[in-house]
Amino acid sequence: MPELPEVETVVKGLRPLIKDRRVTAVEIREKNMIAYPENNIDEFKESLIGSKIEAINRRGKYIIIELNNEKNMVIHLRMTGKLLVKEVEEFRDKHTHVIFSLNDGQEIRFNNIRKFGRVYLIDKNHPEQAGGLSDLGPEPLSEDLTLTDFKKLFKNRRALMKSLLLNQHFVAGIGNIYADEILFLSGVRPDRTADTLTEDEKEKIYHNMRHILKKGIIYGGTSFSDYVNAFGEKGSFQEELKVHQREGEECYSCGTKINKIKVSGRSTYFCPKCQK
DNA sequence: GGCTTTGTTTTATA
DNA sequence: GTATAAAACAAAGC
Repeated sequence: MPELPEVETVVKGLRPLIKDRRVTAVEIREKNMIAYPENNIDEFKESLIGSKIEAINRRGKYIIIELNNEKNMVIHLRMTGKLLVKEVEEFRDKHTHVIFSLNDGQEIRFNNIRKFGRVYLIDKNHPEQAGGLSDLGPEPLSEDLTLTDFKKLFKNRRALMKSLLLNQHFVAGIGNIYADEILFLSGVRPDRTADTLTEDEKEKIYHNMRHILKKGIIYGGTSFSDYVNAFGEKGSFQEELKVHQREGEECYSCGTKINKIKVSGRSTYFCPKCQK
């Protein structure tokens, strides 16, 4: 599932392929994919067609494509979304729901097996038009987020640690896979409440969060089933996971069998011996 | 055809 | 107002 490292990998792949290209046509096969402007497909198309793509960036799990007009196109992949750049003549599979034609004979395809992904075409100065984009927590990999800043985020927090890491208001971009891995590396049980963490444990979470997200990017993200980058290639971080999706297998550190529980309704994996 | 899946949004509650 | 948990929702695949 696309989390920060996967979205970052998509953005990095997309950037050289589509920057400075112009959009020549937009085909919307599944209207529900367009979340903003609501019920106004014509306005969506009109703002896009003829515009030039100036920049491609990421904020949390959102992809932000800046156009040379007053609009940004914002895309969220949710569970099974893919953004692929293909030549026009290449085979389009049945889950291709929105197609952006470019002036170089290629097209950007928004592909969604489960149709959970969303596209927003918003005013540059109105991020709130793109769902939760406007009130995300800090970027976990930002140079600006120091250990001191991170510790301050714990003020008044008492949620379960797994829930807190998944909360996009706390920090932006962490999902189910990386939350489990960060907590394992930090030796903290996912069902510990945030107000019981020691200063040392907060520091471990800070460093492991940054370490594991960077490592995920280096490996091109985690591909269990659907995730691929802009070229359609899988990542390899699934081979590096220490606890996620390893129920019943032996912990690499102590040999204890990895447990699977539900936290906040999400599948959660941890080592009952290594994590306190 | 019920269950599972995740990320986000909504609703209820302390 | 703020934080949180629970529920709802999206829809396909098995």
